[in-house]
Amino acid sequence: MPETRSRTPAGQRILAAAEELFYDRGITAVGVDLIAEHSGLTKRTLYNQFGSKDHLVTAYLTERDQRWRALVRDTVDTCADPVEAVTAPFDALRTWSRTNTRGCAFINALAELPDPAHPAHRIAADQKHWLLNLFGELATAAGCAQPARLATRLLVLHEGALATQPLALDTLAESTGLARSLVRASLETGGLEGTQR
Amino acid sequence: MPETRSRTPAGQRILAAAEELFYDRGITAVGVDLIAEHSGLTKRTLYNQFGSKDHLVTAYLTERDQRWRALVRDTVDTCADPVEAVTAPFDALRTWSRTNTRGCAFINALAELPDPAHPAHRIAADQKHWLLNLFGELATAAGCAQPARLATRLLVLHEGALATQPLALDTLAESTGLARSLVRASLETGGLEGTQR
DNA sequence: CCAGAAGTACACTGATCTGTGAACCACCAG
DNA sequence: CTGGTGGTTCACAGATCAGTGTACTTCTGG
Repeated sequence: MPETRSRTPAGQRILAAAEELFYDRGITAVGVDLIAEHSGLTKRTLYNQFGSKDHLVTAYLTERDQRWRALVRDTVDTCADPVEAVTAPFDALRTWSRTNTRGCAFINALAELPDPAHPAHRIAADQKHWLLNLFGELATAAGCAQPARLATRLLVLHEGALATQPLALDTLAESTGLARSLVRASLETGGLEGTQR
Repeated sequence: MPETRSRTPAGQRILAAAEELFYDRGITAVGVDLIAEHSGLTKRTLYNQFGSKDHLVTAYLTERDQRWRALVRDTVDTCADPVEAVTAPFDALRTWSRTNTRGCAFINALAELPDPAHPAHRIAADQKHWLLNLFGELATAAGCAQPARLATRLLVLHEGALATQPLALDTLAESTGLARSLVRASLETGGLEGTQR
């Protein structure tokens, strides 16, 4: 399989062009000829490297997922305070949003690729579960009450801010503030209103 | 313009088929021939009624928006208690989700139609602003503190539950619970942790 | 020097896509 | 009876799509 081989320089350039075009214009709307043209390489090289458009789409999502996870990990790691670390993914999202203004690439990909058997569905589900687990681990490490429930709520806030991003409502600041409030509340003794029911 | 004329029975059937196919399989992935075939009408009639695929897409989103708003309005109106009414849109979302499992049709449409000049962008933005304003009005009517801020937070929770729906994480129950907690907290005296900062 | 890998140039297939033209039919109101 | 509206049938144009075949070049490691 071509996608398991280490990427050649030409393959990397094609993948970079594909990432930009797929994210900005949508997967179905972007043809392989356009990707080849934007990358400065030929369509033949694209097919020699990736085998098919579907494989290129999968590589695009995989690469993007790795870049995003690295950013989140880095942002979390720079937090000395374990309480601040719980909401660090929201800070990472702020950084990420400066250069990615078309919402979540994975939600967008699922919108265009309805077939549940497509690898994109597994990649997207894995990513969200990864973030959910990360929230859970961070909440546990910070000593939050009911870390699993808190993690789910933080995930909803995160995805909500991401989903409403293309609408220019500036929901990120509000959801980050609410996330911090939830973490703070979960550290206080007894079941507050955020934890009951 | 054909889209302003009152719809003929054939036009309604075509629009119904388009709604189902566009939502389930994506807009770009569905061709006009497929819509004609599923509706039992001809492609010629489709073009006589709607003029172009773009107009049909716009009609699809408009119709869907109206159906959804009617459901939300009805759900809100059946609430005797003004406090319960604030989170009624979350109950409407639960009903809606039973037959619409592919996330938000408008977010999905924006993913496929990157051109900001496309009417879909206006329709989607209008819908989210409508919900935001509705949350604000309901919060004010219920006597919540800082209704505008609460409305934004409720919108984020709503969209977060909707965005994560295709991932089968059952985030709707959790976000609904959190929404109720926020409303409850905003009714108690003094600035709680959910309102400060 | 040579073999193989990577990339180019370019023509091409077959399928699918949106959209049109034109003749035709059925029905209903005036 | 007649004209118009709504719908059908079917062929077709023109563009674009994913993907292939083949011969050529260029570079590098042994």
